[in-house]
Amino acid sequence: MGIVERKEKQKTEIRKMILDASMKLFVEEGYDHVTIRKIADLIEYSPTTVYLYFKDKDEIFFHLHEMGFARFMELNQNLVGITNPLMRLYKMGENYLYFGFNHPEFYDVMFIQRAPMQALACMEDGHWSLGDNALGLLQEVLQDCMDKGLIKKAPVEVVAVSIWGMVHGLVSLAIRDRLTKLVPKDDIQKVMQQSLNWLLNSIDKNG
Amino acid sequence: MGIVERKEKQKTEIRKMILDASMKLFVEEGYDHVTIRKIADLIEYSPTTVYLYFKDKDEIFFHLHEMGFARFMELNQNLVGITNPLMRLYKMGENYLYFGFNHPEFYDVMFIQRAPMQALACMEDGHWSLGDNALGLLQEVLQDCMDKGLIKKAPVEVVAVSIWGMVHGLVSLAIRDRLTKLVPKDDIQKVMQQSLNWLLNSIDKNG
DNA sequence: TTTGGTTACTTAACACTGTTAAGTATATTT
DNA sequence: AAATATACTTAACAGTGTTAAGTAACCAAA
Repeated sequence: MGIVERKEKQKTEIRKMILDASMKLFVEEGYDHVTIRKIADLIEYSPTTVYLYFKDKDEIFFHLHEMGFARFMELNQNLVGITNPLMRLYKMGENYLYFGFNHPEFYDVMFIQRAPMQALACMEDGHWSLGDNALGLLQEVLQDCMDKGLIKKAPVEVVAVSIWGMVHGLVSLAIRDRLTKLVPKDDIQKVMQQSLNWLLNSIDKNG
Repeated sequence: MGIVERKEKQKTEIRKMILDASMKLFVEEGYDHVTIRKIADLIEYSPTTVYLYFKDKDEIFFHLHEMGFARFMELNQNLVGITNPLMRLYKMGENYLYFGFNHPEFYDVMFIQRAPMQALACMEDGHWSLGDNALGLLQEVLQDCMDKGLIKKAPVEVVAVSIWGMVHGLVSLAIRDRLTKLVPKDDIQKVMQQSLNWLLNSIDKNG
């Protein structure tokens, strides 16, 4: 079945071309400028061809959302070697704030835009594994902190959601321009850092 | 100048009609369904007439955003009489979570959508007084808590942004469907409440 | 009272958007 | 060689925000 294989390969190649083009538009021009027609122009096919490879635009955004998570995971490589769970927790928070503030478009599609979640809802296994795994990592490190008596004991799910809530809140307020009027733009990253410090200090047993 | 006055009055009347129509569409059909043509249909004028009263669509969303703040202020009437600053702080958080979760469309335009802020940026006094005042109230109550030795001392701006960040983070994760896969929908409000409890307990001196 | 100009509004269009029905070649199979 | 399946395109639908140009109605001065 060499012919069938070659055809399959071609199909995934065009799929890749579409995603690459979407990505290019996304990082260079932003979310709003990713349009089916522009994607089609870039890959030199007609707009309708895109629909032969993806159900709709939301499905493309779902893949951009996945690529965002991949980038975030890359950044988190700097966690290896940090064995102290409290240090690790701190670095995780720092990474999150850094990523969100410096890659606002990716952050947007990962945690704010509705499109990727709508695509997910239309899928067979509608499970948000990426977000789920990320939260799982946070819960692990928190459990570790509690086990070693570094932070006050509390239900991990609650603490995890609270901390995630805070860092997400800070990033999303920042990138949707709700802080720029209150905090000079150059200070925002500093303020977010201070917030993280304050929170982790508040729960530190030896704080 | 009776004529001029009457004309002015008519002008503000049509402005009000436009905003009322926008509001109706907004609450009944949601953000995406507020279109210039639908507004025009409702007030029985042509679409272009809308542009004689508002610069663009963003400016209309800015007013919807303002109306959202007005509703939120109404809800906060239940704060009068709560003199204990820690109780007050708790109730403020509870109100915020309640409002966000039960009026997701308003919350969206107040704290997530870019449109109102873009309109604000194009205005003479580009100051976000509504958000500013709201944060001011939070800072006041926090200062009060610190003065009375109810919570650990820390820079109020930092603590205020942190708490706002957390409640905003929880609400926006919830209404943009990032929690629905992790937490059963009926439990989300409970989890948010628990997060708030956890945070305020963590900073409570007598906790 | 007639002319001229302002004001309020509309028509028609531009340049887009996501999406789909129907048509056309090309390639594969019978 | 004829029939079928594959891959792609053309043309269109139904919408979007926005603007240039045109039209009636009203108001003030000649």
